[in-house]
Amino acid sequence: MTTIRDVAEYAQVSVATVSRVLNKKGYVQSATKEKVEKAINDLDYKPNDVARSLFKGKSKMIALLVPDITNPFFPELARAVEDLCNQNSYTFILCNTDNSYEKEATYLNSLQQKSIDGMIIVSDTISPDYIGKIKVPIVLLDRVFEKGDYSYVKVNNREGACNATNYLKEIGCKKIAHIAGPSSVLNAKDRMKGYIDAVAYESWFSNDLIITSDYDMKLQASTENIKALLQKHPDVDGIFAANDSIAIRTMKVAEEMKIKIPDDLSIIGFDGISLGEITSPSLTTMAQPIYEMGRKAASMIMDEINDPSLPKRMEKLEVNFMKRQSTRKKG
Amino acid sequence: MTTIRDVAEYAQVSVATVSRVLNKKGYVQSATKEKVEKAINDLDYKPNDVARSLFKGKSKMIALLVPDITNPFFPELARAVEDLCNQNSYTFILCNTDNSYEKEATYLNSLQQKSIDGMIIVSDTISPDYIGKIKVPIVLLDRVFEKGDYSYVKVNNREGACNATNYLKEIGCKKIAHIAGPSSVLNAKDRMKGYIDAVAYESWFSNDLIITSDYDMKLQASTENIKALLQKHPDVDGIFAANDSIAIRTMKVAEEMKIKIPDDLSIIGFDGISLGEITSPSLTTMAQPIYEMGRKAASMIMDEINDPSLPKRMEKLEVNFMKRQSTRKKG
DNA sequence: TAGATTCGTGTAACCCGTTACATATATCCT
DNA sequence: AGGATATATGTAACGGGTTACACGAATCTA
Repeated sequence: MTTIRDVAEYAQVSVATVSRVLNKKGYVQSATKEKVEKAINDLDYKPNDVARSLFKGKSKMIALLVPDITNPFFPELARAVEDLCNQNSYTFILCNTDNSYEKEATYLNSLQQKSIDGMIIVSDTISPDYIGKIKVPIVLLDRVFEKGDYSYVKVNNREGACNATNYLKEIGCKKIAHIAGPSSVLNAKDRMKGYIDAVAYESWFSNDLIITSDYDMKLQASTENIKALLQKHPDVDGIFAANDSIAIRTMKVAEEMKIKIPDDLSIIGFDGISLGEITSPSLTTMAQPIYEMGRKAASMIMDEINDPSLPKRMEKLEVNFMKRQSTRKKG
Repeated sequence: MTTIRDVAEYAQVSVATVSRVLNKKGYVQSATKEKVEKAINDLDYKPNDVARSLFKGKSKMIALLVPDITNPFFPELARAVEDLCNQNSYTFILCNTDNSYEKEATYLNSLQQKSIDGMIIVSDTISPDYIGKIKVPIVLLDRVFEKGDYSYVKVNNREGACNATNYLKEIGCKKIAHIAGPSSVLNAKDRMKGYIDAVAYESWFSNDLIITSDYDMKLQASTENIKALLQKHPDVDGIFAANDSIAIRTMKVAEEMKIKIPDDLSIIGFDGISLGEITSPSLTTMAQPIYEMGRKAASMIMDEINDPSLPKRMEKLEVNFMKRQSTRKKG
């Protein structure tokens, strides 16, 4: 490995001068500059970022912690963050936490030991206290705590859920069920509230129109619950699913039960993952601006890195209704 | 930040002794060890990995370069690599190259400047010459060059494709088309060869039963080609698609054309992405052991990092036939 | 018991950029 | 002309672990 000292020697100048040329900082005579640039070229010198990081205490690295990248919501988010990292010369680190407290704690420690510059965290398990101890800039994404002073990016889950449910009412659904996400997931609660906002005063509403499912598409455990719901309430003609994965699984179950979508049953999801476009029928959904959320979080982190005294920012983005084939107006 | 010198002072020993305790290396009296451990605890000392990396020239970081994490093939791969990184205390870096030569070159440079320990690369654009210049251990994944001495992990694309096509013949398909991947993608060529292996001597075979499409599911450009194929050859009753994304898109097109799957047309894909399970009908496919491929690549990289003198390893894994609903036996 | 080993610990150089500070010359201002 | 300022470059300390080497004490060997 060629070092800055090799370059200095080759160019017959001091290391300080080479450093000045490299960083375009301080005074360097143009003739000297050329000598140094020639040396850099001749020796194919690339500065060692680790040494740089050690001195600066910054690593030009940003980490994204998600529960599981194979969950179809996260690749687009990761892509957004990575794009911004790449554009701003940051290196992008990805961590799968499986919503495990231990894994999160391990990651948080090892990332700090690597002088990570900032972290974007999607987590239901992490506690505000724990986050408070971390000196590195943090932006919470999608799932946030109620209290505490943290930067975050999220969407208006409750209103979005309410609107989604109202849409089913508008197209003439007479009995609307809700398949909620796990109670441990923060945004799932808000979405359930939004559903209740929309149906609480309907004469047909009863609590057993709400069942709970897992957010993960692969787990087939809750398929039975969905089936039971549809059997118990054969007159349900609209379902608001807490996310697209659940909605897609529900479509599968309905199909097996010979329930026609959207003719017999309208289904609306939440998230706007690209999967929803390729199912048959394609999925009507309340889409989160996933890429934009990732972009914004990354951009906020970088702002905070550049100026740690910046006040925390809370960004609430709007969901977008996407009409597709899994819902249809009655009559 | 507490440093090793703070710990040394607090424990009344030298930094060397603290380092020995930390790394469990060299002689330390048990009483001294306890003193040091107490100091580490009292001061909540965490060693600085950057300083460590600088001295060692190793960073305990591994990078995965993929074209695009939002392509559904890659999240599972990334997850596998990340899992192994996590288990072995490596930090996982993810890079989206978009198959752009410039982006790849930029990543390769900046990763080396960060003393990355190893890279796993999925790329069609990268050249063997370029790779040859890199001193860091590299494992190529899924797409590999014909010549040169590189470690890689791939599947038997050609045989798998041939078997997939033969399966269509076995269930009674009388005319089988192939929707190939872009010619720039290395594995797409092999899969096309496999298809040809299976059909070259069939009386019905003609070159215009092969069309080319994009691997990416989102691009709708090639939808027209698929439609044209099905219109031109209404007697095609079997399609082998070069990957699952194409197969799923083909199912969509067929559905729009009122062609029933699998009754009128059997479709088989390649890859085994989890998406294929949730479509209606679900997709019969030649599944690659995606997680296993990622695992193996990660494990090979770590072996090479631990012993750079190790010979290159070429791993060819087997694809697995997954019978689902998009194919059906005739008659 | 002398000499060789093993054990235990410390000093200081090293990894490689960055930059504060020192020094020196050139340019500017009154 | 003489002090202030801008320009140009070098020296050496620094960031925080790691480890080669040195030294002393304890244990072993013959």
